[in-house]
Amino acid sequence: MTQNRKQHCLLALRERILSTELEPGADLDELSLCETYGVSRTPLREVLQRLSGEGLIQLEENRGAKVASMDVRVMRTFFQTAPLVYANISALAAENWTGPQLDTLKQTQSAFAVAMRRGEASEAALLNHRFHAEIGLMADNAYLVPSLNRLLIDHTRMSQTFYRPTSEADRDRVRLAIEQHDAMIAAFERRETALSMDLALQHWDLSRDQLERFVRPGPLPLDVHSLEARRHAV
Amino acid sequence: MTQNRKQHCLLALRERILSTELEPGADLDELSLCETYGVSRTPLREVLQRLSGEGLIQLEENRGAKVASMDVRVMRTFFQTAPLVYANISALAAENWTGPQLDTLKQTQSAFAVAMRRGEASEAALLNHRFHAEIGLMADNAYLVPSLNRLLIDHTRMSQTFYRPTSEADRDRVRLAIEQHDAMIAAFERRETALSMDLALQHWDLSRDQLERFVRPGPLPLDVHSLEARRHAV
DNA sequence: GGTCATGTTTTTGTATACACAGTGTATTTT
DNA sequence: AAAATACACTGTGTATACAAAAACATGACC
Repeated sequence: MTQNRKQHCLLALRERILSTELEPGADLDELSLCETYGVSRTPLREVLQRLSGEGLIQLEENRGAKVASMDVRVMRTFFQTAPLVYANISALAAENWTGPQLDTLKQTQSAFAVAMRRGEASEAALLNHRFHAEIGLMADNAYLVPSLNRLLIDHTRMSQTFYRPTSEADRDRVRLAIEQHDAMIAAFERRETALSMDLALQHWDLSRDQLERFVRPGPLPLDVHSLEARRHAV
Repeated sequence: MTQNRKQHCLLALRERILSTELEPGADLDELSLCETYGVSRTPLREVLQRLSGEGLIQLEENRGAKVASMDVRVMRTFFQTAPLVYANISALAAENWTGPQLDTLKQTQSAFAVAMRRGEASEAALLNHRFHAEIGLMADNAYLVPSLNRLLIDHTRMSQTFYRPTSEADRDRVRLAIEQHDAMIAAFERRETALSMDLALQHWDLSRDQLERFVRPGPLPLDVHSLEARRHAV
């Protein structure tokens, strides 16, 4: 039980960071976190060390911890790197998955679909994260998986809005994402390496369009008509 | 100074693991490490957490730490993954290096060449490690660099014998490795992305031949002649 | 009014004591 | 003699007290 508190603290902080409830760059105070999770500073600090190792937070000497930032400079490298890693991980997953892993993946996928139908946005985002992290486990490549996990951290944080679709077009995109997940599972099941790779890239394309809208949001809704109206008003 | 002891402990353990002075799979005892480095258990455990995050050691609940193992199953993925990551990191380094980084790289390279000439094998191995880690920094890609670092850990541990050449052919290979480093520096300097990628792959080819000899050592020196001799003796 | 110095408060880093889990061994019981 | 249980020992996990560093506020001086 005493061990569970530390574990719970780790999992909870991970979720809070991934859901951007704890925003990028936010300062983390050791004492208040200790109170929140009912652990003393020693185990809490070990949790922070671990989160730092995963790239979720940044530790600075004598200056405490803060949630890993997401500056624009790094985002460039995100878009540059993601397709390479996603495609290769997907291919490796098709080659190396084991039975239990595929079952787990299917479960995660249906939980994800359910959360999406119910409009539970942050739950859906976390389950999508888990879906792709599980593909990482299936890939079974100790060298490449750390990169995947780094990418997923920022991917999940950026795509928070994706799972809160407002327009019908947005809803279509979410439906497509779910279909793509199903297609990937089917490709894995048949060990179709090349197809798995291709599907990963398609999935990425969909995601990228959405993410770029997040990074570089569209213009304010001031269209030609309203501009005309303003000119006449002046 | 008190802070330095922890830092020193971290660096020392890293080196001891990379040089395989601490062999893969070796158990690490907290108390004896505390004595060795003159730190108490709290900071030592933070060091261990960090090393675990870097993939140098593995922590198990209630069962302490052991040096990350290097089983044959994982080695397969090593050879599968290394060229992909090395080539891309090299290309990114050529694109993104900054002045100070290139200077540091040149310094490391000359230190490496000196160590090699003097026959300081483990020093050379560590400097080679640093050389490639610095290329990682130049690549400036927070997502891909963790993969590079994981690869470098096992690469350095496997190539310990490489820097202790016994035959003239081995010495030639080492000389070639040093020349390849110089060529890479030159390519970076001119921002020749494609060439940098190509040189990284050439460097990998050289390394791979050497490493495969480590993983799958040649047959024992029992050739046809000695076999014949044995037959006649019986 | 702004800047620098100094004392106070807050926060982080370290040591140590204690609690708990896992392992091995010895003694008892069958 | 073999098996089982209790006990001691070793080593890990946690809490807390103390030391050190950074941040902050107050006041003096230019």
